[in-house]
Amino acid sequence: MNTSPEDYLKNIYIVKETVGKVTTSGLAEKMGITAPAVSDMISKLAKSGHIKNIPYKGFELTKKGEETAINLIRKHRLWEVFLVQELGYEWNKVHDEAEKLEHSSSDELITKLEEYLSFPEYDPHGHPIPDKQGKIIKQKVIPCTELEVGDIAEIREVSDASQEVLGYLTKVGLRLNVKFSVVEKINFDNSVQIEFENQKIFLSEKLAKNIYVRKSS
Amino acid sequence: MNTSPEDYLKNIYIVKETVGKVTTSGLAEKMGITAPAVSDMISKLAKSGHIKNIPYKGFELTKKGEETAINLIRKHRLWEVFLVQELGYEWNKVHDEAEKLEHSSSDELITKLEEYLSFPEYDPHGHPIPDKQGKIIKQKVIPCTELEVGDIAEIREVSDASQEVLGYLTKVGLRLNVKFSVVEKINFDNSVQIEFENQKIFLSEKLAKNIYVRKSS
DNA sequence: GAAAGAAATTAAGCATACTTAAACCTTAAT
DNA sequence: ATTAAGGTTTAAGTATGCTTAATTTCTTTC
Repeated sequence: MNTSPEDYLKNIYIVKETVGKVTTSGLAEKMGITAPAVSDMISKLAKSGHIKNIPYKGFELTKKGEETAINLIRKHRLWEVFLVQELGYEWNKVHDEAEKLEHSSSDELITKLEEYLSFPEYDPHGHPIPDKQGKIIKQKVIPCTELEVGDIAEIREVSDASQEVLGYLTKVGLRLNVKFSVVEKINFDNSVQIEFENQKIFLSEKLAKNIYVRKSS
Repeated sequence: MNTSPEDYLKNIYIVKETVGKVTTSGLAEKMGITAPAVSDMISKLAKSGHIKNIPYKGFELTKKGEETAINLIRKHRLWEVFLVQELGYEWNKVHDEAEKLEHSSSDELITKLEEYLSFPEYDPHGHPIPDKQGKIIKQKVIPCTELEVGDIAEIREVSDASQEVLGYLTKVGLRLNVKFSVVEKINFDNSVQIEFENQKIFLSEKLAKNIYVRKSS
């Protein structure tokens, strides 16, 4: 399954956002390809002015590269909204579908789709949708793992990459905007126990890392 | 711009429908590529069982190939309906957009889209939409060029390939379901003059060939 | 500050959908 | 029936996004 140059830019942007640092091997793992493939594409994208690259030292998106990345993210998220809101998809099934559609839709189509959907601000996983000019309003959120016992928090965002995580959240009743309190925290394995709607739930580290919240008190 | 194997199947199906006969060079021209490229892909598709091929003699779709072709056409036409009906596209702008989307949507997505659109029977150009089982109800239509003076006919289908043709039709007020009569026929250049809604219009051969009608008396 | 280990890059090669140029059938005309 | 013309296929080579293997560079450790 061949990836497009655009896809690299998008993933660089996202890894930078979520992990903080982008490396050749990190990107390779995220994209399910090998490091040399990444290295190769990085230098191509450097030539075309989308990336600033210093071999062996690191790379980052240029303004141009970031614009392309954000435009693709915009397409992805708007399609996700359409799939969930209009076609009735479950939130854990839309990622892959949107991944394909984003590459097959013109800017004009997306403009029309955005209007059709009444200019949604967030995608089904709580991620903000960049506007036509590439402006994106980032929420201030922290992963569940950073909460302390007694904290009360509200779910604002969930990572959309893993179907299993999303499926599990749905199963136990966790959705966006759910408010919960931290009952227990086990530093040993970084898991947390939370309470919401009169039930207690264990979140493993893997799960907790994918849930982003805003403390509400 | 690389074409997928599926696209060949679709184009074979369509050329067979509209022209009657499919040749290597004919397909190449339709697809905007060279004959060797077609020849090459034909033998690959023969190996995979989508096409029955006798070198130098001709080729045709197998049942399997036809199913794939029809499924792609189904996707194309449903997307066209969506673009026109929901997003407000003009009918002469949807072909290229649908051409891309059709390759990026799963069968499941199309099933949901079809329901969302309330199971439309025709696309914006009057082409029938195959159902999930690949069943397609072909209209009995004839090109305008086959009409005689005095005939009254109704527009049932227009070719969607040419933006210019569709744009022109819109400009002069011709749409699907418009009823008209043939005022004059010039056998010399195969053009016809028609009358509808109290105006007279000349249709060149090129135009007339792309308008399919049903005689109504 | 030298050596070992880790990470990144370069090299060589593969698959695929193309291209142009050459070779090959088929057919139609005399 | 032979040949010329035309369409079809094969051959050779290109671009692109990958792979594994080899090499280079960086970083960490002592």
